[in-house]
Amino acid sequence: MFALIDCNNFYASCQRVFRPDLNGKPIVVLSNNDGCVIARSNEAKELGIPMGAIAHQFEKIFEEKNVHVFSANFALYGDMSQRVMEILSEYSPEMEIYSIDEAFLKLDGYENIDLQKMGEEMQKKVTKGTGIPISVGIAPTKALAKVANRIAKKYPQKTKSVYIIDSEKARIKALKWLKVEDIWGIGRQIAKKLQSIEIKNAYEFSELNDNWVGKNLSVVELRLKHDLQGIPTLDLEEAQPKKNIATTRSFETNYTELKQLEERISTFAVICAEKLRKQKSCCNSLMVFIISNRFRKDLPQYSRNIVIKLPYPVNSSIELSKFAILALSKIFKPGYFYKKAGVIVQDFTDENISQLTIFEKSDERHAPLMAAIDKINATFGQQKIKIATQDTKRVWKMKQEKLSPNYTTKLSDIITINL
DNA sequence: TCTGGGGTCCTAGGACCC
DNA sequence: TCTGGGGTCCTAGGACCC
Repeated sequence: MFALIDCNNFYASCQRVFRPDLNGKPIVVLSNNDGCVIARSNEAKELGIPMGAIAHQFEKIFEEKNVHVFSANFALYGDMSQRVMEILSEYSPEMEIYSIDEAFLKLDGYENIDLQKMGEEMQKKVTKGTGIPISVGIAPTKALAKVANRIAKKYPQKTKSVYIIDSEKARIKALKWLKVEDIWGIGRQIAKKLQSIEIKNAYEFSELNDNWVGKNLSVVELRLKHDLQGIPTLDLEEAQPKKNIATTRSFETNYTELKQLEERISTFAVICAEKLRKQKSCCNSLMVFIISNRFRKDLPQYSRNIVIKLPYPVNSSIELSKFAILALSKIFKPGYFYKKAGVIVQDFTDENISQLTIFEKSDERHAPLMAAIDKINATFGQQKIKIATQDTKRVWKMKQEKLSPNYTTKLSDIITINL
């Protein structure tokens, strides 16, 4: 059996842990730049605030209904996630952390265990240890565990937030309940295709002919179909080093000058280089893109990206920044209002593999320098040491007007308890 | 004025090989 | 009039996820 554990309204719940006065009250969490809603508490959902709601359009509702608004605080969410995962890992040696707020557990040899009880215990332990509420779905395959989890989340009272699919009858009932567009792995496009041939729920999808699915959809959907039939097809996946690393941001205002973009691109490249060093990779190729403000229909639009092959594997911030700025210079055009840019590194090699490049090599002095910078930044805070193409005066990165304290990762932000 | 960010996998088609 | 067959590798774009 597989269990899928999913934190309820994770970002909103993280905020609430340290603000118990907000229990039962509507909370929303905004994206970077306080742009749109990316998480909602149940109370906020009930007010009809949709996912992705544009913040400024909902300002009035936030005020009228006393919605508590938070800027995204990913340092807090990342740390809370680790705490949740650590508790969950006690329940099985085989765990896949699927996302910041979800994990699959493989339950082999649990035949004589009362899974309902175990799920409820899991929940108590996570709530006691972190304050985060979770839902648990248990079933013979990953895709079915996803379905079970959805039922647990939808009917918390009836299921005590734990739902188990352990019989053919339960499987069919669950699949008939699940709309085709809500199946894990079926997105908008494929849902449309399926609806056009009168497939309305997950059960009807699971009963489709294998050939038809393989031919008209793809092997991805075919695997999913088998998994939903109860034939274990998707297994736990081991954590792999990343194959791409991206750092992209919208700007708080429109940029028009090359200099401004150079500073941003340089900073993005530095962050990519840090992430590369963290997983001990070098990149051999890099992409830079710039996009004008596509929401301003009244302004001329321009967007372009460029991929450049690097002459040797790179994970030095200085070198990556240099190449990224070079790439930018090839695509920048004056006269446009730029709103977003990014750096994506790809085509990785292990940093320890010595290269066969004879003519060009990374500057050997950079590795110890980068190690020193990483150490200093780890001790004294992110971006304490910058390179000169970054804006050394810039301390803020974006609009974050409602940022909560970093309760768990910053000594000065730890809460005080008055006894 | 104001609209997020970071990933993975698969497929089709082109270039190239014998 | 008539123009093979079978591969591999790479990439861009599309689909999906959170």
